[in-house]
Amino acid sequence: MKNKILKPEFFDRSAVLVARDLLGMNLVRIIGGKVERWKIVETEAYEGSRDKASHASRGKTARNTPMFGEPGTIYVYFTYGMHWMLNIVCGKKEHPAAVLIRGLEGCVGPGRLTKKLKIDKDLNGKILGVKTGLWVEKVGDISPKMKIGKTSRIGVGYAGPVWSKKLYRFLLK
DNA sequence: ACGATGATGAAC
DNA sequence: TTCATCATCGTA
Repeated sequence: MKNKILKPEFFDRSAVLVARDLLGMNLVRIIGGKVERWKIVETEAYEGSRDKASHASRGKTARNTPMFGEPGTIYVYFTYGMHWMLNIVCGKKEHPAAVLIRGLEGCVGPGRLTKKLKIDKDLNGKILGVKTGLWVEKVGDISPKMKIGKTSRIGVGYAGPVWSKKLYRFLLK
């Protein structure tokens, strides 16, 4: 079975569902004319403005504006003075939800994978696709029985007891 | 186990 | 103006 490039419509739904479904799929990046494929093994969902752990919880700002864009928009932000974080926007325009890509097979850590794939603010606000040089492919032989782990999200204690305990982090075992 | 890194936004 | 943050690496 051939690999299939995900269309923006795939992301037009709950970030929690998208985060889970992205596990096992390939993140594809064109670097210097070469195509690299990495299996996604860890994600986190940030669901809407009600989610206190999300950058969008306090409304639209200069930084988080891409979160309010069309589904399939790439949201890349810089944090801790060192690291770029890669997120894919979910849900309808003006609904600020996104999935943070935290780990790829052989490259765990959200800051590490962006460095490895040369992802930075140049991609911020663009739409996933071949033209952009970054997209996601559904893998043909993906197993419906693969084991998915769910935990609370990393580093979001500031979000309070309710939102910091949501099982919005997904791992492929 | 802790400090450096140093953009962005909120709290004061 | 000061502080904390959807981390990571180097040093102890």
